[in-house]
Amino acid sequence: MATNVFSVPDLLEVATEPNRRALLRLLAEGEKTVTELSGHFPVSRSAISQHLLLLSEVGLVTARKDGRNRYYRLDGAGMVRLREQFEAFWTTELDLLVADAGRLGQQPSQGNSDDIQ
Amino acid sequence: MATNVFSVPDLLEVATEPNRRALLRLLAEGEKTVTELSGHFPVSRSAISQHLLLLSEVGLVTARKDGRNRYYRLDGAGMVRLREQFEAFWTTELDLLVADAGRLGQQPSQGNSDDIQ
DNA sequence: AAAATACGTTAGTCGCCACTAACGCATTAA
DNA sequence: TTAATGCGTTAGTGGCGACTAACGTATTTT
Repeated sequence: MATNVFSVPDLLEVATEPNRRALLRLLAEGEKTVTELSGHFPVSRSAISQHLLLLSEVGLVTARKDGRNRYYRLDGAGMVRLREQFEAFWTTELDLLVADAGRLGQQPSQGNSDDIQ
Repeated sequence: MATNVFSVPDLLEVATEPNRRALLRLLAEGEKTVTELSGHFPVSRSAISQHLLLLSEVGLVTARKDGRNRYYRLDGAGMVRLREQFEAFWTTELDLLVADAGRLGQQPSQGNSDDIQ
């Protein structure tokens, strides 16, 4: 990977993995325990726990301990940073490109047609 | 990965890898050859070629052959689908959550503070 | 109290993904 | 034409990431 030791964690990469993406959406409803969350997935509690650990390492979620449960919830600040990273990727050029494609249902730039594959 | 054989390719996952993300942004400027593109990266031409192949498999780019060059460019329709996948993830709840965090610089829901780790 | 149950994390495995190395092919140079 | 150069892709490898299995700990039950 390109996530080197001392580089800023790539929130987009972390957040994009399908299970983690689903976790974030579930946590948008409010804080939940590992077991509650893992009920929504085909994989084990352990797998979910590790996804949550990773999400917490990059600051997208935080945890609160209560009895023998661990309640996870979104970290607003981290989610803002995630949004910013996405906006930084989706620049004006890409917006224009998508807008064009939406209007024309076609390639944006020069309409060459001798494509291969 | 979770990209199984007969499932719809996960555009977000494919597009999020840092090198591929950069490739898409470079291609937003217009079509380019593999060698041109790989000049912007520390990795080999081969690596870039494979990233481009993957991007074309999921429909985010297309290729045009000219002489011994291969010109890659963005596929507008695919980029629209990418945008849609992102919007589908970033639902209203997350938007509200981020808005709250932006205003308060804090957690959106109940302000519990006995966090751990 | 001990035993049983439930919660979450750590230990260890396997497969895949990104990468370099080796290659085929096209074009140019001699 | 043959050799040399440049383009892009395939072959093969290493490491990391997602997963299950085993574990430690906390709580309940008897």
